Amino acid sequence: MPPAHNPVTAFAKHNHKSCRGDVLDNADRMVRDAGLRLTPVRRRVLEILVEGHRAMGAYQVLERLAEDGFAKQPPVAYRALDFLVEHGLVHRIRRLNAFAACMQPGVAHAPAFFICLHCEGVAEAPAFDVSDALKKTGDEMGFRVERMNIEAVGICPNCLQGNGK
Amino acid sequence: MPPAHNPVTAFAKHNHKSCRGDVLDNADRMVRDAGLRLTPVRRRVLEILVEGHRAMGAYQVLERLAEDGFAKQPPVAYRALDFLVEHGLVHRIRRLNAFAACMQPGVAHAPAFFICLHCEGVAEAPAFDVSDALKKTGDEMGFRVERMNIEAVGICPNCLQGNGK
DNA sequence: TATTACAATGATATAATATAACATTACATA
DNA sequence: TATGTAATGTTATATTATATCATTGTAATA
Repeated sequence: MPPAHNPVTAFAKHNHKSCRGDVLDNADRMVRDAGLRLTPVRRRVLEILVEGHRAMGAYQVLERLAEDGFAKQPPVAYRALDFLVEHGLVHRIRRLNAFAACMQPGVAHAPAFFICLHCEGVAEAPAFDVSDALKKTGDEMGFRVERMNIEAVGICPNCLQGNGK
Repeated sequence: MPPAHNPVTAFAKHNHKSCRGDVLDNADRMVRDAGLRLTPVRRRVLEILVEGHRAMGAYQVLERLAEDGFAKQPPVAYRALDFLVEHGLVHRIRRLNAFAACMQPGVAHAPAFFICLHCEGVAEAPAFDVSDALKKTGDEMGFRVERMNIEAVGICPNCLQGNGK
């Protein structure tokens, strides 16, 4: 089940300024500084996710890529997505088998995701309390945490007020 | 990629007493009290997960079911797994597309999962700090949290000491 | 006990997600 | 230019999950 096609805007307040060019600029800088390459496909995938401003499945991304003349084969999307996830520019939302552009690139990592069961919107929220607690729980058992997936499903503020969808 | 077949024991200390009969007894009781039915397939799936004592993919469970004479069609496993997950007897580990019997049934819910990248073991740990923090983060944005997936990947204590796998 | 309604299962088909593998091309640098 | 590595093209396939509809079981009630 791919995520909804309806243009859900993240319901949480977030920095809209950073949604477009800023995210891309940041990506350019960060990738360059790390000695990596933001190739055309990779950049375009990030753009697609930023423009969509929602969680998208790999095959949805692939469709968009095809419109831009890229080959329409799964590895094209998955490779770019994997690269972007690996370097923190995109988050993978396991619960939805979907991907979303990171809206606080280079700043808040280990975010939490809030997924609305009603409107299917997804909000990324900085959640240092949560990730710190999780790291600490790991520490206590001698587990070295490298990555985290912190996701909640429920009902978003809009839908609770009957404004959803 | 289904989880490893090797018999990984959860690396975290946990209550081994509750691993076998206790979990099943608890399931019987809880399901009866809730006016539900722990049918043969459902009970067998829970047993399989408890015996395996590790995260298993739906198709791995299905194989085991087939050995016991149940039909070898995906819905057979998925229905039973969905039921068990819905009622808190089994946890779904999104990161692995896998399922694991709940080892603290009826007690600690909203656990966190620690997944070792080296030995592929999975440990369920009570993590009230983490889930409370996540709920609180939700509250602050007016989001009503209904379920959570809290997962960490990294290196487990055994593998850090070179004892893994 | 017959009726009825609903829950659960059987069974077939297919959808959706993801990766393997290998050939080819681009890029950086010796 | 030669060489090694990274990235992409391409084909095929693996893995995970669901839709659908027929059938059977279960429990409450007329």
